Amino acid sequence: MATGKTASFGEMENNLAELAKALGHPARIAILVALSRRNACVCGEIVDVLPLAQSTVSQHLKALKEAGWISGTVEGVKSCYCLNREALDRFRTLLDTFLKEPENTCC
Amino acid sequence: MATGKTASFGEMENNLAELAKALGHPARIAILVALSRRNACVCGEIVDVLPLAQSTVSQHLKALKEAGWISGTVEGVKSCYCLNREALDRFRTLLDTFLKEPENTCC
DNA sequence: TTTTTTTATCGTTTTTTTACGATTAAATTT
DNA sequence: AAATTTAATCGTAAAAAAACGATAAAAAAA
Repeated sequence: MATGKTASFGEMENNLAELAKALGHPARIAILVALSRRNACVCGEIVDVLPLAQSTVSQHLKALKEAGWISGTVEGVKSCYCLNREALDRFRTLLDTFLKEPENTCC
Repeated sequence: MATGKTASFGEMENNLAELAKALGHPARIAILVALSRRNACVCGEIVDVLPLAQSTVSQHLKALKEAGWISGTVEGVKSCYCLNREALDRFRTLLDTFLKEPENTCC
């Protein structure tokens, strides 16, 4: 997934970047927002909401899942996804920890 | 930068995705962390810290600048960058606003 | 003025991402 | 059992990102 130079950076940089990268597409944001709104698992309905082909949405779901943003369970023929709250927390914590300002700016 | 389908998504989805995308590379995270640590502008020193060619770092800086994460000022021959605190705030706000949990999960 | 330093930009190659249709596989319906 | 529905995966094409060296442009030092 990363460029082979991943090893050149720290654990934290890679973790944070990976989480952010998964967030870096409007379709994936839309999916997360949809999942966070309805407090139940949305499944193929996501496909109906997005202006993308089923296979493409499936791909985006996979990306989000691999990054840990969502988790999916199979329920019969259907597939149910939901938001991983811990991911959001972890992300926020990482952001706060590493970009915490020493309350000053220069330019 | 976006795929031409950008128009298919909402303002918010695009904004959030753009900010996140710029964060989606370990080198760019490393740059932001460096800028946030020393409470002064770091310039070409960033190049020394990263395991990348000067031109590549320059590219990453440009990406961060375009996304609004940093701003740069020219000072003589040197170029001085610093973190844009508002970007972090804006990002956090967007995240919180749109991924706010209705305190329940299903799977 | 010439040389050096510093950083941005150009041109190019390689890798990754995005997107889609087609196919597959599994569970329901009929 | 056959047909249908749901979602993942495959193959592929097109677009974007990442990386680098070379070059350019501007300021500073010699």
